[in-house]
Amino acid sequence: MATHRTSTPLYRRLARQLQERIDAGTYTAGARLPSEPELSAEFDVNRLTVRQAVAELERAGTIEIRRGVGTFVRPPAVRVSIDVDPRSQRVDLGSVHAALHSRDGEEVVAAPPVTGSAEDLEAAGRLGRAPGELSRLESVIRLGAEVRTVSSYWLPSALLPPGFDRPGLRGNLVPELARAAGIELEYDWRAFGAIGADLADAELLGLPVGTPLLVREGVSCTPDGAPALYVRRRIVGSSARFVLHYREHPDR
Amino acid sequence: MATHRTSTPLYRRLARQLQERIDAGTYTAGARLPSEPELSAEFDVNRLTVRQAVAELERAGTIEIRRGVGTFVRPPAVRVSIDVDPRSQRVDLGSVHAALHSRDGEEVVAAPPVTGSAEDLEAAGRLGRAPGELSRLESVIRLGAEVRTVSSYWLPSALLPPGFDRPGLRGNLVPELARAAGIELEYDWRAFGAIGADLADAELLGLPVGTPLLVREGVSCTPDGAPALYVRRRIVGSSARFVLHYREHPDR
DNA sequence: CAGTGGTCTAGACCACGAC
DNA sequence: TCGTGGTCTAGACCACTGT
Repeated sequence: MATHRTSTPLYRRLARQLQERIDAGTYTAGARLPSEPELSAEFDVNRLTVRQAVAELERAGTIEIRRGVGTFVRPPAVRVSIDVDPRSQRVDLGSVHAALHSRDGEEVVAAPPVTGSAEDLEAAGRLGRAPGELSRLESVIRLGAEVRTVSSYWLPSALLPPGFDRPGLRGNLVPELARAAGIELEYDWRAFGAIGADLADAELLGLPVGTPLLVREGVSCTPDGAPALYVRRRIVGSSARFVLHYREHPDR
Repeated sequence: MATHRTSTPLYRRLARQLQERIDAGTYTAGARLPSEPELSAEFDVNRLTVRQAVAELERAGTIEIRRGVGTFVRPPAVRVSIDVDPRSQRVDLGSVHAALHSRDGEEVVAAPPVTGSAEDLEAAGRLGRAPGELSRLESVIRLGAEVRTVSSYWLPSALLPPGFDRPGLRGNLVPELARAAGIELEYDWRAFGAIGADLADAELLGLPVGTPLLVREGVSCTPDGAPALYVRRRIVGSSARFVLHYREHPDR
């Protein structure tokens, strides 16, 4: 197997073979794959080549690698479904939180200064403000013990109640912030996208760089239409999805 | 630099240093990074270690590697924004297509048999049918010359008009299918998630395995509420996002 | 053609988890 | 302590791109 007449790289053909075994049930969900030295011997390839194949399957989401233990076939992902009523115009104070929060809720981890970074400029543009008028908060939301969501908030500094920029603060950030600031918030718009975890998010989430994240971002405004908050959440893709129901009596 | 007293691996520290240079503007958007041998010499590490660092930054989306040419700092992603009216209950025949389609539109690439695979079973469950009653279509949507969306459709075989399972068929699949079948389709529900490209999708998209994809899936039904179509689209995360507007007069 | 990134090997040592 | 995956090196050759 060490030679290759085709142009498909060895590690990819190995990955395909392993994927076929998983699809065929040779390795069932939850089962341990042969160790790297074993695969290396079986297919007569270098261990590094095995690792390339295995790394691809992990990025594809079909296996999970546990250091010091082994690599295992991933069972189908169980995602938390968060319902969004597409006709409601009001912020549902807690729909996201109810589904994603652990008992400890959201935790502020930092309040970095708003400089002129690309992120800051984009946020400023969304809010129709100058970067200098804004404050920024970073928070994490845990599911059980693990961080599953990282959020960034930008808002006019005048609307940031004292103490909310203190790292370690816990609670349901948006509703508590609105209450403390004495304002009402409603959705202006929300958008969904997907990106890979960058170095900073990967560290916060304890996951590999490039892990697929669902991005949900948007602007909330006060009832008179003034933009008051830009939020950008990155949610681990394998742990949640957002569902919009369009019929009065959902079938399932 | 070759020794490390900290537990942070060498390649990750290298990745951070490169990221810092990009953030600081030492390497500006579009600029070429030093070649792998050059970085290897500058930091006095093996070329494979350089490659690990560079691969991480590519997965993080901050650089782009072009074989035979060099590695370049990615300019900020330009995503197509697809507007979704959250109050409309009707399928907007073409909103997605208008934004994502090239002149050639969507192209059927396969009509694989519906076996008992995990995907098939999930689709059958969503439609409230047995897998044996269903047909399946696979299609791609190009943006320019490149595939940017892969879609899978499941529908009762009785609703599949003759000829629609012919690979190479081009057009606006869903509306043309509805017309040919003589039915009206409206949204039942839609969901957003994020996953990494698996081996098959990566090949169709011509992108690395694990590339973040935005998943938009859902069931459409006939006006009487009977589920008629389950669709699951995988859209390259860097090329599109879905926007929901909640106010009558969007600010931007 | 020269230079770039892509693949593959052989071998070494380390960090982690379970026993 | 052992077996697992994680990191790092040195060196070789290949495939692609632009000139």
